[in-house]
Amino acid sequence: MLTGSHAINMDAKGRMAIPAKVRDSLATACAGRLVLTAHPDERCLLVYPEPQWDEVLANVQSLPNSNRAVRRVQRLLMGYATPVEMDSNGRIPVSPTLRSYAGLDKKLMLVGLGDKLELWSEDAWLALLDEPVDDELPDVMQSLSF
Amino acid sequence: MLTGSHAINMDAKGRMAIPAKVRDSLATACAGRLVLTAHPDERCLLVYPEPQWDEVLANVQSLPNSNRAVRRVQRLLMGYATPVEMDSNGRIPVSPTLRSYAGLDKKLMLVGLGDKLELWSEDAWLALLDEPVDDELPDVMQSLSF
DNA sequence: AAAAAAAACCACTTTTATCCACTTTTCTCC
DNA sequence: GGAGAAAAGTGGATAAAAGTGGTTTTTTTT
Repeated sequence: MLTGSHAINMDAKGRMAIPAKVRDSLATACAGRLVLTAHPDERCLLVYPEPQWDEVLANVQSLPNSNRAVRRVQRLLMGYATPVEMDSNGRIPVSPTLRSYAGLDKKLMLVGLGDKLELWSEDAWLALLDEPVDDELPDVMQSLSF
Repeated sequence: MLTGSHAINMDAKGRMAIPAKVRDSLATACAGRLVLTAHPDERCLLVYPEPQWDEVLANVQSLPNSNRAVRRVQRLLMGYATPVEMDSNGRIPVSPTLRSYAGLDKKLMLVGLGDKLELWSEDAWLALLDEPVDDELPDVMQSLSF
């Protein structure tokens, strides 16, 4: 289970170190084999263990691409998908294209979301936290207590 | 049953000592295994005994994440969830990201709320006490006497 | 074939975890 | 109510792990 948020720095070569705790979870989930791609709804990246990505990919590919919104999602998810592997120090490279999409520079936030992770620029993440929520809540959530 | 509020100091390394009385309750509730996470509606932290957290997690994970408000709650609850264990002196470490979210520095308030605890910076807690409540009360609460 | 880019490797610095010792508070018994 | 003892809380030291930066080698491209 991938949870927790981690502040990370990206170095000048575009490498970022996966925090040791996350690394441990990933070792069991996918032997360190990851896929990075673009989040279709937000300017952040998605980090999938390879098996989870394979499922997502299968679903996305099977969508009817006569629909414009579908084509957009396919372009982003499939078009940005990049397999990566960790080096001997537990770091992965983030390509310039991906960095550009999510506006990543030095300071990053890596956020565990159960079966996957999201990678944000720190600025974008902090902005998200302060953002007011004006969407109507689904019924299932009205009754949620935590 | 977790009740009562406790003023606590966090040391320079980000460790905080769980008060002995709370520690006793937690020992029976979860053998000292806790999960810290962000409160989605307030800038404070939630402290769950692990079994209670598992229930919340199951509910949150099953929400439909096509909704923006749902994604936000998932990002906060799951994204900040961090399992911690007490050291030999009954202290737990609070990670920099969690401290930052709740604005925790030295002086903290730990508040028992039945099945879980809330952790506030003392300043934020005192501000909350002075805050006027202008929300309309849900029906179930209209009839509550105390 | 040369240059540039990417990957692998190596060494150092910083952080984190664990353990131990001391101080302060609280309870108990006189 | 006070003294002593025990428990709780606090601070610090040390060892291990994690993170960071740089260098070299390999591959790819022009």
